Amino acid sequence: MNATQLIAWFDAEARELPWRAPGTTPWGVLVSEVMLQQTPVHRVVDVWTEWLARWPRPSSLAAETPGTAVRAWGKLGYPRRALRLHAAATAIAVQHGDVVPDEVDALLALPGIGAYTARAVAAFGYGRRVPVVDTNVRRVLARAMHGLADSGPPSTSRDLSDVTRVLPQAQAARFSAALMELGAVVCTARRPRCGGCPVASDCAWLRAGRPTGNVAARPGQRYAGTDRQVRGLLLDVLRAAADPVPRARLDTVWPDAQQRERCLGSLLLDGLVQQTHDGRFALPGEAPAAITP
DNA sequence: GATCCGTGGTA
DNA sequence: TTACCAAGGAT
Repeated sequence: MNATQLIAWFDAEARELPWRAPGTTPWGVLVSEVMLQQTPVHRVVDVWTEWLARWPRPSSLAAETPGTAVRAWGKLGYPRRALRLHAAATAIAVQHGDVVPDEVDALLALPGIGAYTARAVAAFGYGRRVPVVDTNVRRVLARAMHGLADSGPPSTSRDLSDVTRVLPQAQAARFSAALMELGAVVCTARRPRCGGCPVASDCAWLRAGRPTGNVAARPGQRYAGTDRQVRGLLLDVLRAAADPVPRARLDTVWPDAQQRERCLGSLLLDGLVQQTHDGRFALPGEAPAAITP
């Protein structure tokens, strides 16, 4: 893995994403990384821009209700991320003087910040030399280092060890960003564009003739009819509503009453939904005082 | 380690 | 059209 070559390619070819602009704060980086968890870049751009304009510091988000964060999250998906980001903002404001921590361990202690995001914030927000491992990095290294078509199951310790082996002393954070970019736009899962790859001459997989991986074994994530879909439908009603909605309104989104109740119950347990005193439902913190009949 | 947690673009 | 899957985290 030729770090100089890869970084030069990144300098010339990197996409201009708003959170990569000069002057982006560590808070901006943190927000972008949480939004990008399992979510394509093109869907994040507008929401991130809106969030950073509206809440330029952790304390400005912390001043809002959790429900406001969930509403502003829109349809990015996995709305628990919005709740946890709000909680992380609160923790940063209260416990860290409104300054995003620059150490991995402190970042890991924040809600919604795991092994990837903690290192991404330390690296991209603060320029720290820490290994950053996401799905792109794992795939690129599986091919370039190990000659395999795809990465095996994730193993935090082994993956970190692999990345540490190739991480340069200088410009480590930029190297990691370049590695991720390479996986996102060149060394993709479906149809890798090896013709345009800046490190093709170093690639074990290319050298081996691009062998195919194990075709079998993939559970496949279905969506239609799952609790995730039903939870999404329920929450969509609450996001769109200016006021708490009666249960009857929620009953219209899905025919299976038992599944509906289970999903509503899980949303309440997750703190994504709150019930008012008069029995209606709203996003958390947005339910006004009970209106007595 | 396996499972659950949204959403929508793409081949 | 169906199936895959995109900068993960928590349990």
